[in-house]
Amino acid sequence: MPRGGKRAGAGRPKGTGKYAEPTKAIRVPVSMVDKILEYAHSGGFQLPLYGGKVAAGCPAPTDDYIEGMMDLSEHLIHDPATTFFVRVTGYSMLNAGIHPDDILVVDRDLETRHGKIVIAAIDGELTVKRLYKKDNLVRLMPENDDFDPIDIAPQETLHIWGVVTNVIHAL
Amino acid sequence: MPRGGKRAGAGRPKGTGKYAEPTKAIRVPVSMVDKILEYAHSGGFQLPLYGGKVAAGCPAPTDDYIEGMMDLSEHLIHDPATTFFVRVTGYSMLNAGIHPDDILVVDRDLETRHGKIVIAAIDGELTVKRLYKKDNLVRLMPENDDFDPIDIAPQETLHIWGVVTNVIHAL
DNA sequence: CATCTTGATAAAAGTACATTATTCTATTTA
DNA sequence: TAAATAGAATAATGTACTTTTATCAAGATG
Repeated sequence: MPRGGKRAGAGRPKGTGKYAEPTKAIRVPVSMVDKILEYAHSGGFQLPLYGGKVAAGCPAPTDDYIEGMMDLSEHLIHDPATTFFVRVTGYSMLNAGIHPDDILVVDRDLETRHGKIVIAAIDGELTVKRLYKKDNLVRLMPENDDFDPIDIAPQETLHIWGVVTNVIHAL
Repeated sequence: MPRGGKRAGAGRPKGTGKYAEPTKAIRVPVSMVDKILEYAHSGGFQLPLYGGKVAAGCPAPTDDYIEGMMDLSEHLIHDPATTFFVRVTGYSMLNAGIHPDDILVVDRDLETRHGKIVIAAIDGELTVKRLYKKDNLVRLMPENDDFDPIDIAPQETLHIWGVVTNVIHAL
């Protein structure tokens, strides 16, 4: 004689799977399977972001004071197609908080306006400087008194690769 | 009568798919399908990293001078399980290049040694300071002359959340 | 003889299905 | 009557199968 039977709540409950939600089969490149599973399992590299306030004496990070979850790539990269990284060499932008070996996040589709920090190709070198563009004068301004501004003559073409949006500095 | 026929090179050529390589069907959470497809399609958020040298007069980023491809999350996050972010408030670490609203990448499994920059919970606030730990003295040192060191008395317990590994500064 | 058409072949992509895992309850057992 | 057990229900999972897409070459067309 039958046991169990049709009734509300019978069967394996929803959300008891690995991801606690329905899944879908998708096709991805073989070489990325492991990375993607890790990506999916860690919720898209979303990590907690904490603000200033926590309970007095709170010994370790807890969910209670999370400001939100954040994915670095998502936060820093507006458009992957127009973004690239540059490794800093030299000390010419030290006063702007840009140190040697820092990684710069650069977007080549942002408007290269006066006052923006830009990546320019000059004499076979990539250089990071603040762009000065006023009164028909174009200059690349270092932010370190040990360096001199670079004047761009009107007939010269200045090759600007993009505008720096973020500086990543290792401690 | 048959056309085409069995022969070397017949059929759809390998590598003509979206990813130019064999694929595999995997199962992922429905809510992440779009993000994962974007992730897979962009090659895992890998973007080009440029070093210092390029050809003179090179007007825009090209593959020729790429130092390598880099994924920010992969580069900055050693272990997702022990890493979190903190938004900076205040100016006490200005001389270490840490500004208000910067994002700090913090690892709570790194050893909290003398000289490291750490996140500590003091009086209900998260604070970033350089750890001084010598001769049985424990201090949290600001790097800004306008602020005073914080002495931790021997009987007090200092709640250190983790060690700062990177500073992300928006321009 | 050059071009177009059509069928054969094989990779790529999406999806349905069989399998596995988990929970619930009726029945059996002590 | 309480505990143990087996059967049924249903979600989760992985993969096999079907459908789609792309290319090649034999034959048809002009």
